[in-house]
Amino acid sequence: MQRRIIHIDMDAFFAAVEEKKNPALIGKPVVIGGGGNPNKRGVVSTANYEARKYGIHSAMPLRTAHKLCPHAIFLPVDYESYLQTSQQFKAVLFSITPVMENAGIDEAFLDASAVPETPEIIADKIKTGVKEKTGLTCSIGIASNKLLAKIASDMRKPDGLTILNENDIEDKLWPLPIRKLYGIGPKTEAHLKKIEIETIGQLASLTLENLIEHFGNSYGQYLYDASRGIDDSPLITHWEPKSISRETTFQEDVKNWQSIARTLAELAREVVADMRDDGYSAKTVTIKIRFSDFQTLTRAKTMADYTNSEEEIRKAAFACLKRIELNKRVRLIGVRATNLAKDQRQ
DNA sequence: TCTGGGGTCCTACAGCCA
DNA sequence: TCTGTGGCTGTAGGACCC
Repeated sequence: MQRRIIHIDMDAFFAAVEEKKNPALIGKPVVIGGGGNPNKRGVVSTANYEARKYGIHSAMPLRTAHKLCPHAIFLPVDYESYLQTSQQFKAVLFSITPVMENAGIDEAFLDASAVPETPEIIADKIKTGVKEKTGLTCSIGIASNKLLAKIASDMRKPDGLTILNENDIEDKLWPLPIRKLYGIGPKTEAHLKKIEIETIGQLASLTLENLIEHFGNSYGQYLYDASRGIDDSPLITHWEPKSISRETTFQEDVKNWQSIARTLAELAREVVADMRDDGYSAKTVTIKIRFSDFQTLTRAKTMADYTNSEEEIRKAAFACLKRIELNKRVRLIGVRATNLAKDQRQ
């Protein structure tokens, strides 16, 4: 049976929440990221549409954004308030149908196959409800699967609605650049461009054998299906974490072992606090070190038993640290707990 | 000169064991 | 007893997502 999947994406979410908190920001370029200081290390989380006119976009270093638009307003990420607004927005979606997948703080999928109204009426209900509860706008994509619904929601922004049907694949999917396909990042884009594949349609012209040759079995098959708009993946309505981690980038690269050790101990403490808050123990601890030249190493240690003891996690992290030669300045350090088990509690 | 933080999934390889 | 094979687990790294 044909499914009806809806993807909802909040427009410039972090910036929109900030503008709602402080309407004086409306109409001015606003950039949210890091600690809100454009002279320090950090990247752009969200830029509002005014700031985007200057070429500022997500993941851009704050210092670069500052150069592009020195008079932009730079704000720190206020995760708590975005989370609050996110919960209001998700509650509206949940009232349409409980078959909902969270896809980050500012987006979600709904499976509305069993909802009797037309797609247009459902979309209108969502937009009106979200506007009422949060004061914000969202863009909506509707299609027969998650892959197409997500591409659709990106086609008209902000405050858009796009419905993609099976027979729109050739006209609307195939002319798009490959980068618009979920799962194609900068590396795969570069690889495909080298073999003169620039659009999703051109990607769809490659044989399965050809794609597997270039990208391996699993990813080759994925690209073959995705370029044809095929996606049978179900909505994930319940989710358990597979890892809990903390990492930090130093404001300036460090050589001093003591400050690296102090930071590692602090990160281990934070990871344990998060594990305990969420009721998990872990069996494997992995540390990550990134040097000033961006070389990144990981070292892992699996313990005999599951634990949420701060001492044991810290000891495992330090055992990993011992195995790395610190002969360059360190830019970033991180601690990750994996191999998780839910604690038995009543 | 610049490149965050918190995640997931995949691949390749090595060691162990039946 | 030796050799080969295949599954499983742990480790390391890479690509991608929001």
